[in-house]
Amino acid sequence: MVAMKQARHPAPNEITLIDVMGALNDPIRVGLVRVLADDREHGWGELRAPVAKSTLSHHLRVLRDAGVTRTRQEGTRCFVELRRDDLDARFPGLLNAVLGAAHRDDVGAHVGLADDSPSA
Amino acid sequence: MVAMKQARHPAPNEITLIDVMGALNDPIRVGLVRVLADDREHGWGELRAPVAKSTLSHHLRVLRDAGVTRTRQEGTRCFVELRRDDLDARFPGLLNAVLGAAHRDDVGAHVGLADDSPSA
DNA sequence: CTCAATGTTCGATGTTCGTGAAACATCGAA
DNA sequence: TTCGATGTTTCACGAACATCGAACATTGAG
Repeated sequence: MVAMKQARHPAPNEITLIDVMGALNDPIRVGLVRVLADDREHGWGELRAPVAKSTLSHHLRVLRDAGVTRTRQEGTRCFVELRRDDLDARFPGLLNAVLGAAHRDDVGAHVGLADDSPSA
Repeated sequence: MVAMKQARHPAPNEITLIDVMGALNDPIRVGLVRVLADDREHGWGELRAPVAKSTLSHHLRVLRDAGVTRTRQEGTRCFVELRRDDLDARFPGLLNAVLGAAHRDDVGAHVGLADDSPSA
């Protein structure tokens, strides 16, 4: 369902290092984080990843459960954004270090935004 | 064998972000990294972790294969140390961010050094 | 109401991972 | 050489994970 009762996001202090490391231990999820690094909210539909719909849904769920992203529903559509502030507050420097490293190695390069995306 | 022909460590530029994230995606391995964060070489024997010998050997292998640590053999004993310089050069800030986060949450607290360790 | 769009959840499948016991290899000492 | 200490490797097993297709639920439009 596009609208579960309410996806539960971990509180800032419930975010654990191991969970974050686990969430960022997959090229596709790192790619998603890179896309979200513009600190803007993006709709599912804009996201382009070389996996099935259900798999993408799964990855987005892992990121959300780990506290890396926040999900919002509007009607039948969902939007994601990076929880940069919460992550920075809890693990200073971690997100930037990962983003920098991911950029250098071009991790998750196959993940991106649709051509007609408002951010493209 | 205490002395394999020569453990192959990845070259600095062969270290990948995903491998490092994967290596640091386990409390015991994070604990080991914390112990090694004093930038000194430690013998296997000093290491205390709540796992079997073979499991510890496995974890140290994962860390080595990921390029996080370096292993050296002297006679029948092995020594490990953090590859801090290589990691910092390749992924600036990542190691420090992880160490800081691990310290805050006390990740890998059950890993330590023997009481009679020269560093204890 | 009926349809189409958008995600989620549910198997099912194959892979990777953490773990320990046991067997093995190497080195140093007696 | 025989023994003990120190690690490594192999094997087996259960758990966790990535992936996909199909069925399902919810919402918005016609």
